[in-house]
Amino acid sequence: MPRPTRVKAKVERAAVELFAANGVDGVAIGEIAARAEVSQGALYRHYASKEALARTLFTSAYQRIGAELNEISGRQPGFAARVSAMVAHFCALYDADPALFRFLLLAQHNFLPHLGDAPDQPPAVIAETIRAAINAGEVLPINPAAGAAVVMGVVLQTATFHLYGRLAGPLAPCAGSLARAALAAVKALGKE
Amino acid sequence: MPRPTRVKAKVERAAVELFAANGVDGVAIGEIAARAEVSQGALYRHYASKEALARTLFTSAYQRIGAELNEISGRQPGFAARVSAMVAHFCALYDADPALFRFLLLAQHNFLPHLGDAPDQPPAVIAETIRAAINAGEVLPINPAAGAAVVMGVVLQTATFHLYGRLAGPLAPCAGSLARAALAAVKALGKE
Amino acid sequence: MPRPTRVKAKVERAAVELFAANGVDGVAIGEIAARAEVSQGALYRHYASKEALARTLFTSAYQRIGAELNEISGRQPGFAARVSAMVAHFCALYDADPALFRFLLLAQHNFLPHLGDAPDQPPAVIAETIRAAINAGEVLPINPAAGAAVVMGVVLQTATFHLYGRLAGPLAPCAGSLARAALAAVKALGKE
Amino acid sequence: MPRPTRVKAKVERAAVELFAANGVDGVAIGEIAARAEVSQGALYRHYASKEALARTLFTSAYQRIGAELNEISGRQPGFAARVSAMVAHFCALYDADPALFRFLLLAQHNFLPHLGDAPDQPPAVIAETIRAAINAGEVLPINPAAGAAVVMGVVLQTATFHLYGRLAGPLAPCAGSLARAALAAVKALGKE
DNA sequence: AATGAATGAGTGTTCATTCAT
DNA sequence: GATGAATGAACACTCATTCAT
Repeated sequence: MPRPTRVKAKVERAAVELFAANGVDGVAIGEIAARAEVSQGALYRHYASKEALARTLFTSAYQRIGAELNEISGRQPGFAARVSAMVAHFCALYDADPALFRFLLLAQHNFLPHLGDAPDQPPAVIAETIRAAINAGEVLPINPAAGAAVVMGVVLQTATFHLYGRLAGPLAPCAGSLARAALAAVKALGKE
Repeated sequence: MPRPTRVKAKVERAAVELFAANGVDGVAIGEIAARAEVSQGALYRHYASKEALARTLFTSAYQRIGAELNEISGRQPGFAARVSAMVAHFCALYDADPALFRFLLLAQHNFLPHLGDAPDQPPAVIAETIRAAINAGEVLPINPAAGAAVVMGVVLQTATFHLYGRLAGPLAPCAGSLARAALAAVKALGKE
Repeated sequence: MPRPTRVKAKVERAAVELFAANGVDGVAIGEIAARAEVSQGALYRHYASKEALARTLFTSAYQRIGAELNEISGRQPGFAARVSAMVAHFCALYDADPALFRFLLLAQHNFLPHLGDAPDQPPAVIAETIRAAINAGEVLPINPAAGAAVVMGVVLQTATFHLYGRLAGPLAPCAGSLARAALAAVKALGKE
Repeated sequence: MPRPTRVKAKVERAAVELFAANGVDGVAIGEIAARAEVSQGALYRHYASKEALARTLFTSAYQRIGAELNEISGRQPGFAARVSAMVAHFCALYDADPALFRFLLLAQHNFLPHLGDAPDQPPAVIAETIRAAINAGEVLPINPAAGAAVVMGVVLQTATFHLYGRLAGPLAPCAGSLARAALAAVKALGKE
């Protein structure tokens, strides 16, 4: 079935770009169909509703990133290397597809409230990495979720500044400093 | 003008709460009017459109916070104290009005792209604080905007985790650790 | 409030005529609005949905007719007079507003299944009249509902034949024969 | 042609049941195809459109019943026997296939207006029986169509009451009383 | 100045029908 | 002949905005 695949892929690409540019509510289903060169009706063969399309896009990207982080983190020897690799991955993702990144940042407020907790979500993966580091004595005891928040905050807010023009150039070259910043922030959280 | 003020205040409160809960596009003007106990028509005497209402709410809160940060930062002697005070202020704002905070976090993607740069915006205020610290030799030379990003990231992502259930309890007690984390992150940015 | 009344009245007239001519599903909300010289949106101030409009039209006419039959029947001295008066009323209703009659005949299949039993519905009113006649010894003991069915059948099927061209001319002149037929049918039901 | 026949039979059965339950407009072609275990496309090989399917179902059942009534009526010696046999046939049809009966009752309003007059339609068959009885002096002179209306009304409204819960149990046992009622009604029509 | 009914353009969604495979 | 994905027109319904009262 070569067609359906192309349809889904084209729709998803069009939807991510338009959602990123205008927000989920700012995009009409007809615009997505037009950009994907597909009829409106065809879209409903693959997604039950516009909301389901957006949710699927969000959730699958969110969990795919979580899985990638998990795999990347697992490949590294110690906490510093793990954080560095994960931060670098975020930077690479942003550079490769800023539209998807912006979509994830804005759509999180629609979908995170209704998304149950799962171990393959980025925050959980990072928190788990921190938990392991605490157990290994590499990090002082802290709430792993709080640690995950500062790691993600360092990189996501940097991406946000980039999106809205406060920073320029690709993110990958900054991956090293961001990793150091994230690492230092996590370690500082537990002091005193 | 005692009346209009009360009307505006009630409308703004209602709008912030509803926007925070449902997103700007998820709220009908009639719902705001109903919650504010005002007629729909009256609302248009104060705001030209729903979008203007949302933008006004966002922009005024955004710039008010910037001004507060500026004042707070200016009162503190050194860089560490300044960052601590600003982080503590963010925490206090979140605890005092999580709805407003959530509104700002989600509406930034609507309004930041069309908001010019101004020195009274939080990123600019924090960047300016960092610039001063660099000049004073308290921080290694870095891009001040990048430093502002990690400071804001530490606190805003923590607030986001709180909003979506990954962290619990008020933020104020965490202000100290968050400040240390933010400070450490900024200092680490410039290493190497 | 002179306006809303006019709006509702105009909408109801337009809806009955269009529904009678094309069936409920054969009429677009815009056609009703256009014929009523009202905007589509205004229609939704008075009826929650197209289905609610149709149901309201059906139910209110159905129960109004039931109430009229009840009043008319109560005014007559004996069973024969009561049936005659009710049959004559049906004929008068048909002649006065064939569109409403056709609407009721076709829409009954949509709404009767979901309409609870109530004493002010035509079948119940006629059945009650028959029950009283049985108690008074004017009619042999039969199931009152079965009696109501033949009375209504005589007149409604005659109306149906009229609607679809098998009978012509006003129904009122036939009221006498129809009443005799209905009466004879009810009495024959109980024989043997 | 063993296959097409089976396909048509399955489609017709599915369509009658769904149309009876939800009305013609309340059923999607895909639902019929699914229930008949046939593809949507295959359906269009046998019927030009959904409307053509519904019309075919209606018209063929309507005329088949007319033909059956004609045959049944012709076999009986006098008017009373003929009416009794026809009424009994209606009752048997209802008991055998209430879904088809309901479909005919509701779909008549769609299709009778566009169905030309033909001698094999139930009203024409019954009217012809009445005309013969008038000629034989068994019934006073009346409009045969008016007589057919009361005969059909007695039985169809009884079936309608049954469909919507006002009467219970099979109709066949009532065939005798219904026939007496129909006969009495026809005779009474001509009195005075 | 306030009200809230009216407007009407815009939206998501459905579904009868077609047609490439 | 059969399939079911694709089409696209049509629809019910919403809602920001206006304006007569």
